[in-house]
Amino acid sequence: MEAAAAPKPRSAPRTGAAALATELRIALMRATRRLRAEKADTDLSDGQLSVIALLEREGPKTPREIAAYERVQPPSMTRTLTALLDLGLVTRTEHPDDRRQVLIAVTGSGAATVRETRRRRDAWLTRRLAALTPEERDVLARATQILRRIADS
Amino acid sequence: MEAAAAPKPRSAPRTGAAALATELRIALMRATRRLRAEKADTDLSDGQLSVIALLEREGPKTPREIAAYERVQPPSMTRTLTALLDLGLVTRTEHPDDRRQVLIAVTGSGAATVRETRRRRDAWLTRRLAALTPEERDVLARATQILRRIADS
DNA sequence: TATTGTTATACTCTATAACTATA
DNA sequence: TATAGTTATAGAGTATAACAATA
Repeated sequence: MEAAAAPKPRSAPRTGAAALATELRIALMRATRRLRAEKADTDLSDGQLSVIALLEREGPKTPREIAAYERVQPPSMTRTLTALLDLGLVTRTEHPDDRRQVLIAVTGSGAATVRETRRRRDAWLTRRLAALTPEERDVLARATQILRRIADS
Repeated sequence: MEAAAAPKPRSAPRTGAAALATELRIALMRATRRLRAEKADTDLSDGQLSVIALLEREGPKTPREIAAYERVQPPSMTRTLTALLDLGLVTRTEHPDDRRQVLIAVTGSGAATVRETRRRRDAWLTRRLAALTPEERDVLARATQILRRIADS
């Protein structure tokens, strides 16, 4: 970090929750972004990876369900699923009850990619954590529990 | 579900840094996902807001410095800066020593936008943080600094 | 008529390569 | 030659609107 002098020394800075929210949000976004860069040796995008991870975790779903979970519109999911189908990472079968719908399921190859990516991300983060002091790791461990509660609220 | 078991020497499977890595990774991803869902209504993109927030925080910088900080390529930053210039949120002046370079600085309007957008955009997280104890907020504040270092490594 | 999924089309963000102007 | 910034161009991801098939 270079020594860049702030133009306006904040005399009475925002304190408490509001100030922390900004800093924490940026840190979370940035750390997650860096973590996402660690993935299996594939050309899969975040969205594609997220989809097969969801299917590997929860089983087959319809495109609309997947789109809702991923918070994108159905046409966007169509595009993502087409790419995954071409890569052989998911399959597309008729819905047994409703012929308008289709069921998307992860393949063995897709599931393997998911597991490999998890392994790499854990490995990357483990290396970083190992370089910290025990006190710092303790801070992160406690922060983990707090973040979990916040995310579930 | 367990983390992907690596065939590597993981003699101490779920202790110390490795165990924390898995839990922290999940917590980070989940919290970030939840945070993105609460994205406030602003005309500025994530990248644009991040740039003026950086300039408001650390003072004028060259496009290349900003690009490096934001981890994008210079042409991408040119586009972002052009948009911010058109919006009157930043200024563009000659570098005093090197005429190849330019200095980008946030305007009063830009700084006001940063503060206002922070307030609205962080509302969700601020409410969650306000519900924590001071000790818990302190943990998150310290975790923020650690996460920043990790993300930059 | 309503719903599921897709296609058509456009916009945003990012990237690489090439160009200019300075050093 | 090397560096800073920009322009030209392309690719990926997302969105809305319109369409086909089915309920």
